[in-house]
This record gives sequence, C-alpha cells and structure tokens, in this order.
Amino acid sequence: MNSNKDSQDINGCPVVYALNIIGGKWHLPIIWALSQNKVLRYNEIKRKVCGITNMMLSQSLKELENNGLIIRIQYMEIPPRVEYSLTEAGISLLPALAELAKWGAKQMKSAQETNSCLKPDR
Amino acid sequence: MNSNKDSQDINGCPVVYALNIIGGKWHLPIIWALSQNKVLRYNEIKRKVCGITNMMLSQSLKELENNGLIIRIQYMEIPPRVEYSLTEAGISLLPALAELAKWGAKQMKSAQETNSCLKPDR
DNA sequence: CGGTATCCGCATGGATACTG
DNA sequence: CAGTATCCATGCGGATACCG
Repeated sequence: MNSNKDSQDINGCPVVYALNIIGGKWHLPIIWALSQNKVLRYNEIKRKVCGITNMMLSQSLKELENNGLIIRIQYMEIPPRVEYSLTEAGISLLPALAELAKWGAKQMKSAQETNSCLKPDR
Repeated sequence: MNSNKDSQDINGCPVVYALNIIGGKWHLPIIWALSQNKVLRYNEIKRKVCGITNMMLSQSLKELENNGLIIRIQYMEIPPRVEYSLTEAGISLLPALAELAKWGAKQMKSAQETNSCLKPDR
C-alpha cells in the first residue's frame, strides 16, 4: 500500500526496524551494560546507566523485553529480586553494534580534525 | 566529568555518536536513496523518500552535510540545480548498515513467528 | 527492591504559505 | 527548482510522588 514503485519502503526496511528497537535514548546504554555483565538487577542497571530515571529504565526494559532482546526473571522472594540479561537475539546484535562503533569512532576523529566551524547541528 | 568509574560513558560512546547522526527519522531513508542513485537532486530525493516534507528534507540534508556524510553541490544556473551525493564517509557507513539490516531482518521474522500477544511497545 | 502514576516542559516534526 | 518561515500538535522524556 505504501509501495509506489519509486519510493522507499520505509515501513518494511529492516534497518529502520532495527533502529526503532535500539534507537531509544537509553536502549543502547542498557544493552551495553548487559553485554558487559551477563546478569544485572534493576538497580544495578540503574547505577550503571548514569542519569536514567525509574520511568525511563522500566519503560526501556519493557520495550527491549517485548522486542526479544533481553529477558526478565522475577524471583518471588522478599525482598523482591528481578534479574535482566541479554537473549540470544540481543547478543547477536553486538557484532552489528561493533561495526557501527568502528564507524562512529572514525567519524568522531575526523570531525575533530577537519575542525568544523559548523555549529552543532539541530 | 561524566566519568564516574562505574557508569557508562554515554557522551563518548561512538555508537551513540553514530546513532545521533543516522538516528533521525529521515536520515536513513535519505542515505539509502543516495546509496542507490549516486547523485540526486533535491526534488528527486523528495520523491524517493515517501512522505517527507520540505522542512524535514532540507533540515536533514543540512545535518547530514554537517556530519560529513553527504556533499551538496550547487550549480549557479537558472533554474537552480542542487545535487547531493554520499561522501567517502557516507559510503563507509553502508557496510555497518548492512550488518544492522541483516540483524533487523532476522528480528522481524522471529517477531512474526513467536507471534507476540505483546502489544506494540510504547 | 522494583517498579507505577501523574504532571509538565520542551524539542521534534508536520502543514502551510511564501521566497530567491 | 530549491529551499525558508511560521505556526502548531504531538509525544518524548524528566521530576516527583507513591505502591506492592
């Protein structure tokens, strides 16, 4: 329905899909934290992801869980304990992220060298 | 300054940096269009990127140009002609994007299979 | 401990009209 | 043709308070 033969199929694009999953402001830092520490509890993540609020953390965790990137295990104890970790799908994201990181690092460098008289965009 | 030894260095992370560049709603579709047609004029891009407005297009193009991903060539003629194309840096992004696309495609499939009774997140 | 609920400011992004 | 200017709606994301 959106496929005028000459326009990009924005909805179906897997990159856009991927970006919707990891593009949230806090998603990447959370994934990063979990990639370094196999298992983390709620407050551990909160401490590692500097500046995140409860709302953003719990919301991001839910989104990541719904998208199958992380798994949430709740232990029925007092005091409550909930542990988060990456799923296989989440782990399989890491190589792509590494690629992106390599590119990003290169860009950061050359952005400094060709020292832009440019204003920070936006 | 933001580097408490235990928190993620959000500012310096190259992935976050990369995402800031390509994360905009329209950046990826534009890059995609330019990766398929070496050179495109303003209105050609607008036609290819379905649904984009003048404001978003010109703004996105400016951002991408400032970040060194695309190059803008303006011909001093009447009627005006402006051509956009990817820079080397922009081209070097494509492999990373391909990785991400591979991952995204896999996720889209398994998201259908394990047919989520999940609400669409957010 | 591990979250929700509510309120709210501000930026993102859309529509429309206008310009060199 | 290739944009800018203006106005405005939506919603992301932060702060704070509260709950099981």
